[in-house]
Amino acid sequence: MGTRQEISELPPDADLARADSLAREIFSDIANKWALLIIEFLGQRTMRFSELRDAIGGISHKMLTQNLRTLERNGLVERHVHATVPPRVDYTLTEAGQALRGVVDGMCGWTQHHLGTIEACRSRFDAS
Amino acid sequence: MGTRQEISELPPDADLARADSLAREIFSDIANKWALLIIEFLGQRTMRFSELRDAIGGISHKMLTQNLRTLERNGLVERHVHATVPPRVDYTLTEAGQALRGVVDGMCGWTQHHLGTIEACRSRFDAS
DNA sequence: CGGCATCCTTAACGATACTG
DNA sequence: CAGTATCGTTAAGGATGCCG
Repeated sequence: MGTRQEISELPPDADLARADSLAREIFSDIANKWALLIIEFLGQRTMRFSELRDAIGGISHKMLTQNLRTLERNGLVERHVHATVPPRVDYTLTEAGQALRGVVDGMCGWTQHHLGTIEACRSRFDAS
Repeated sequence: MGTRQEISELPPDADLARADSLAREIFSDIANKWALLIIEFLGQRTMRFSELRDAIGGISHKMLTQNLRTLERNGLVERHVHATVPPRVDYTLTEAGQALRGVVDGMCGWTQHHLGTIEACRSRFDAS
């Protein structure tokens, strides 16, 4: 038989593969424009749906709900519904969301810091 | 006249708006699954096209070239063509790319660290 | 081997309208 | 106000083939 079964305490290949595909799945969920912008803006403070929509700008109603659901499913965002009329829904980052926020801040900072360089690179690239 | 012209040293609204839309554009270029995975794998070492393709896994020929061109245009990746036969093309992260790599590492680390929590959140969410 | 172009399929997205 | 559903459009993405 294969040598791998000898150390039964370690997860078998099947489990490693599953964890890997899960990691990829999660990575795909968060590594997209809208999800990261939501994280970034919600990181500043709790916001209701329409506030967030206006803060981000350029995101459609549908995209916002859709991405918020995905983030909620992954435990990055908490949804609080107030039983008022008109209804009010607040969104907050969870602890995990806040942790990710640090990373997203880094991305935004990187973008700001390299704006000029990138613009120059683009001009050079587009010229040729 | 408007009050804004009085302080001519500061960039006018038009310039701020342009810088903002440029930042958004760049953010969209890098805030996507494939671009970030390329950054992550190229961060480990210089690779040729096919190596990178195999390392990432699940990315099509077309997506890889397309994203590499975008990254090259933004000055994150350098493309080195060797005049050999068969041809060989190496890709390397630039300084700016390496800087971004730190951020992407953070994202990958975050994903690994929260794998369990997220899986639990998903089960709970999907149950309801 | 790597790049580009083409076609085709699918999924993302926006707009609209209706419900609680 | 926020959410869901539907429809139509557009763009992303995969497969193939040909060129350097």
